[in-house]
Amino acid sequence: MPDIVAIRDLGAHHGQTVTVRGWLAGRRNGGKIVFLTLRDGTGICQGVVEARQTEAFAAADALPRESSLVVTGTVRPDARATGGCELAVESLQILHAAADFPITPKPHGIEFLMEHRHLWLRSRRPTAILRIRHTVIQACRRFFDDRGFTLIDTPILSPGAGEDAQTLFPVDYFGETVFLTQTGQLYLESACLALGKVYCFGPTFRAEKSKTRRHLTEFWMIEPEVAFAELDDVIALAEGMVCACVEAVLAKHEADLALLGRDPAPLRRVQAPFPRLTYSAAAERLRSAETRRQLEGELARDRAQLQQWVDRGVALEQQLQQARKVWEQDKLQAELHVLREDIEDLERDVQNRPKHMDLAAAFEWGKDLGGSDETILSRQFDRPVFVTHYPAVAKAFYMKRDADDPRVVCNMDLLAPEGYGEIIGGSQREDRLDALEAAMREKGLTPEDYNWYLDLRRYGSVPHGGFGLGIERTLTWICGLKHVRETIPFPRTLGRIYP
RNA sequence: UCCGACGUAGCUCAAUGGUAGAGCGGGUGGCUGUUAACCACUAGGUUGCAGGUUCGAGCCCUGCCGUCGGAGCCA
Repeated sequence: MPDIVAIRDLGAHHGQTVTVRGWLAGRRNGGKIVFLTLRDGTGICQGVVEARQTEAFAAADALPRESSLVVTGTVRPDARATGGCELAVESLQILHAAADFPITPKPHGIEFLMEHRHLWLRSRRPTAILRIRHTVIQACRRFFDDRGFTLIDTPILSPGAGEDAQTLFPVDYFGETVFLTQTGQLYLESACLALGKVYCFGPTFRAEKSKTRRHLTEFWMIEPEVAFAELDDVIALAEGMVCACVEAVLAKHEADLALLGRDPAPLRRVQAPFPRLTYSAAAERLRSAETRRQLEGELARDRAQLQQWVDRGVALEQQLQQARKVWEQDKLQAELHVLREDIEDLERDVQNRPKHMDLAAAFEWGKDLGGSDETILSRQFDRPVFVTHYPAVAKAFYMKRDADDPRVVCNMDLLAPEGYGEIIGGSQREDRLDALEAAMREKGLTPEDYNWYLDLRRYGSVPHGGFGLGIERTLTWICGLKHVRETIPFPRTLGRIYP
């Protein structure tokens, strides 16, 4: 019995007879030769079955795509095969002959793909993204593990809090209404006073009725919490973690990023220290004439780009009419499809821009930064940027008031570059009992409802803080995607819970 | 919640208010170096649903359903 070899490792077995187990990703028939595209989860390779291998040839000849199979053959180098080597098949065992596989090599619409997400996962693009997802999660966890953090699993069911019940999913808990968690933070704070440095990683749920490319109703968040830490410590931690993630992806996923069409150059610039500015400085910046000039310049450039794309579209349509070969038409049609989408996006963007410019120019101190404001700011830097010290009125009750300026809190948001926006939100926590109770009352909350949380300020309170990083938004940025839904195996969005 | 676009064969899309079509996928046959293979033949439709206008509706109007996107809000 020949060795079972992963496709990824085939290159190390030249001249040997090996067995590959996997699925049929594609097939091309000649009269007396069949080319099989095999995938096994580690890679893709080409199998060649010649007619003189009578039994194998008969099995391969009309095998439907996505059938599962075991093939044995000789590995040989061949420049014509993707990956540089191929398997000369000697025997082929069909484990299961598939029925018509719904996802074909031709382009599909997003609705169809989402409806078949359980099968779409087998395609190259989803597997590339999911592999990168694994690396990002692993890099985060390794980062914390290497620094003496303890993983704490916080509860998913949380008692009915007064805050923002509208954006939470209610669950019937033996007759009582409870909610799916929105953050592990309050529980994590307790654990941090027990173990010093802790983190949690789990799903969180938001019932916001948002149908945009940045929203999921179920997403994953990694949240560290550190005792004896102040805002600067929290910022340094976030900076280190983001750098570690990006570094790990660059080191392991050159091919995956290329498959996704992600330019790695902007990722290589992700080096500490990240620029920092205070909320007040950000507000100044948004209102400044310099920003206005810059935005007008960008707008003019984008309008020119838009015109260029429209022209390109016209040229493509002409080429399409002249194209004879099916594959030429396919290629042109695919390019045209992408181009039309890009044009639509940019058109909308260009249309919204004057409004966003006015919003920025009229930005009032005290408001939270809007999505468009974040985009404007993040585009002014070539790496992630921290915005700190937001007005207390715009932020959560648990954030610590700044000693020098009681109007603001010791918090930070990290904005990803290239217009991707917020991926991290964090703060130093209010560690004084009276200040915390006062902040709750200001927000219309009842301190008695948070009695156990307030205990943390009654028994050995210390300065502490932490943050939460949204895994899917971070991945959207790192992978250079347009939509967050591709970064999670089975996305839950407004209006979709299948499959 | 509001605004917009879309809904035609399994899929991706065509079709001045006038006989519903192509490519892919499926089936059959052919081809020993294919790379989203190619060539020939073939099956496949209550045009999302319900009304309305019209001699005539896939196309126009109204309502509903569904999908996608945007705004607000958010990680």
